[in-house]
Amino acid sequence: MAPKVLMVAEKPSIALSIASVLSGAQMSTRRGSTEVHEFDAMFLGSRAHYKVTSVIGHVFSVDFPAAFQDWTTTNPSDLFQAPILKKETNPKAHICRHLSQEARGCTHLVLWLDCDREGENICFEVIECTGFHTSDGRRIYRARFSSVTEKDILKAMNSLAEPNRDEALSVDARQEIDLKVGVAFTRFQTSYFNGKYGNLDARVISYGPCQTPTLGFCVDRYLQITMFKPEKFWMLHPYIMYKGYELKLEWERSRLFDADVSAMFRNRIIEDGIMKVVRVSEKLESKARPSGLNTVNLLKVASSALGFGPQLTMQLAERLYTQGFISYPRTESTAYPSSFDFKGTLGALVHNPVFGGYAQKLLTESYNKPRAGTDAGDHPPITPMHSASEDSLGNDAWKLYQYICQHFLGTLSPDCKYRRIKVEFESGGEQFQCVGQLATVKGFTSIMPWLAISEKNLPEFAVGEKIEISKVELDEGNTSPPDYLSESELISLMEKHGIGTDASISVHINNICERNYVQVLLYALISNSSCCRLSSLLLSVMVQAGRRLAPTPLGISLIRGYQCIDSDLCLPDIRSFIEHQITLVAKGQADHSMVVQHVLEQFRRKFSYFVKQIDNMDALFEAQFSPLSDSGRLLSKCGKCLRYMKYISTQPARLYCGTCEEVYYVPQKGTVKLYKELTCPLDNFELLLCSLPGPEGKSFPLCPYCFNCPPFEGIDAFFGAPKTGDSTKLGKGVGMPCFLCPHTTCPHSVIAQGVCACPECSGTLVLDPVSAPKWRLYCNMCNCLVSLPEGAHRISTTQDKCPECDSTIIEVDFNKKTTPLKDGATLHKGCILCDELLHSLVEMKHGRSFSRHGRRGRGSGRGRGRGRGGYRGRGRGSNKQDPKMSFRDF
DNA sequence: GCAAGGTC
Repeated sequence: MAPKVLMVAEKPSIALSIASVLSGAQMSTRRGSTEVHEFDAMFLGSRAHYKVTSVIGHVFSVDFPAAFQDWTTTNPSDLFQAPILKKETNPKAHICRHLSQEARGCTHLVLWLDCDREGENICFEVIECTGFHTSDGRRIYRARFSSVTEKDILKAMNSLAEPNRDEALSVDARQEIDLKVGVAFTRFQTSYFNGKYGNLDARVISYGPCQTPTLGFCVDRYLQITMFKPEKFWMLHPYIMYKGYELKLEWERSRLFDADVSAMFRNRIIEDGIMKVVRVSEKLESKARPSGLNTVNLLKVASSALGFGPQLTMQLAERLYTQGFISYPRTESTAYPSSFDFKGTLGALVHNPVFGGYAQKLLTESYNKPRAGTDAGDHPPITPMHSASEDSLGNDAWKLYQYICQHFLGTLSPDCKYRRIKVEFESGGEQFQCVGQLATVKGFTSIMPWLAISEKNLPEFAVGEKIEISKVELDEGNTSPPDYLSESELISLMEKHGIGTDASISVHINNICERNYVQVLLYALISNSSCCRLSSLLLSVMVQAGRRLAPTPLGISLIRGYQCIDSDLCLPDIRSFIEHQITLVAKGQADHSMVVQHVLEQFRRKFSYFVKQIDNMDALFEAQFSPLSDSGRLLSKCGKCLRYMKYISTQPARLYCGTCEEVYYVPQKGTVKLYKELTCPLDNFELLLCSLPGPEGKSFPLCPYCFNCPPFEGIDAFFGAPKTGDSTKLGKGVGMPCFLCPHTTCPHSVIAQGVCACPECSGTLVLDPVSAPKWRLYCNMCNCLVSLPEGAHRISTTQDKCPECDSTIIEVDFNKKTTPLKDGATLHKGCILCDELLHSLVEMKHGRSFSRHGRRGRGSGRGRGRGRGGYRGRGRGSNKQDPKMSFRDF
């Protein structure tokens, strides 16, 4: 039987390329979770049937088991020893099922994942999904390729190897370390500070070995600025008039910090009165054309010249890529493969209305190969693939595309050549100079005009000439602090220190912005280039805004806090330390679990020390933020002390009881207000009415205490919880509103307010108590919405049930003028499913159908009463005093 | 509500 070969790539585009090459473009393609390309060709000397498909990045990601997901009952320090599990990154994509199905009947598996550690790790994810075992006679091969070209693909096919388990394990190690360290610190500091201050305005106060050093760079610069002490300085500038030019000469000493000494030199020059030409030199200089464009450089230019943040830039680039206008935008490489088809790429641009002429000129007058760059073995530099116009792309995407084209054309253009003339003078024993520049070959700067050299003409001087000084200026200045860190500088720092990757740098920067640790300041930039012969469109690219990152009080307090307690925590070395440790695993020099244990133990000690020393960070917060007791407005009464609690509206929204010193989180979306001063029969807390945003937002009552500490077990879907039915995932702000409460006599519970089963899911349709006059039912689990007769004075549930379908009988008090009842009667009782009148008046707003078919009971009896109590609050544990440890000790 | 890494 002919062998069947399954090949798996990291993304659909690579699967397509591989299949095209190996089949000679003679393949059939069918849809699946990802596309599958099939064809027959030779494999290891015999005729074989091929299936080529792909994953979409990692198939799995790590997380904690359900038992460790509850913030209130899990001590963060226990996370270091907690088990972890791998779950599908995107369950909806069904990648695992897809691979398993495609692998059925296959005798050989060839892994075409990207050739880096992450790719090696994904190899083993794929192996797991396919169920291939080396023991069952089926063979597993690893294809190693450095680019997705025909030559490299064929070369890889002829030298199939084995996947590298050590490299894959090093990624497993990083995942576990990042997860445990990040989540432990994040949960601890979030709970600590949000439980103490009311105006942090931060839903989560996160920590991570990439994001925190990223923030650290921004705060470092901020601290430099605040510590800066300006100094006065003086600069001597003599002027001469010569052959019609007025020239301002530069002093060799540049500037002096002493007023008297500067004045003395000034007097000497004035006394001399003559400038003597001592040397005239001319040099031919050159400014090199760029090498290929990689992601980091694209992000930097986009931020400093286009005013686009990294997040936006990557979104735009992704779109340009999927539409076929540019090549793959996530790459470290600045070198093109030797086989790259520059002619073809230029050819693709010749009809472009903006660049066509320039591209044509390069084609006809010959082009230079791009300057050598670095080949990271991933993807070629970012290159235009297709011509596009502004109309077809939209403004922002066009600006980015335009830059990518300009850069590409620049790489193929000649270097810029210019003459640099330096004239040196002497007067009063002091040296001066002036410099002129003249371009001889503009080269790439004619397509990238913002990089052009500034030209300056000088008259011809002869050595020994003496020229009268027309005036002498002594300019006074102040040294000035640096500006806030520009995003472009930050990207350079991250790259230099190995913080993040080409694909994740933008995510880390976006994180520290979204979490309110830094604020983006937009600076207008004016291009100083006026020598552009091309359309003004090109020039306008560079006249946008630059972005700088100013840390917020929260960001500053965090970093200064780490610096007080353990500066390792916010230094970039923390990433290199982890990288160094896992590299030992990747190289097979250390055992995976030993390394993980060792690194986690160090971080556990650091964590423990941090917890003990948190007062030092807290002192900074105290100086900056208001305690909960001073925040918010009085809203509702606490059931324990019967005093009013304060509602704090900044994120995360919560109630604070100053007497009990307790915090109760409320739903984070929508608004809350007091609900008719009604109280919960279980705990005496006053009920709140929460209204979700939007015209069709639900309104529902909730008890603050029950919402945070649900009193009944077995509630199968907490409000706001993921729909995966993971009922133990019960973080703060994810709890039990009254519409999920199975209390049998409380008038607000699902027992009293529930009407019938939801036709869409396993939930219950509940009467919205404040929806008049547009009365409606909504599902307590999904977004199903049913409108009831409009304009009724009152609609309420009764204690009666429909004998036919077990739904709750409702009572409607119609408006006198619009009542559909005979003889102007207004009161009507019935089942909304079985009563013909009522059923004809209800309407399904969201959901497919609404009828008696397929309905169930209203789900009573769910949940069982349980006493209050149990574990509350975060245990601090009884850790021994652990010394702070430095990585450098290991 | 948490990390960082793939990719869409």
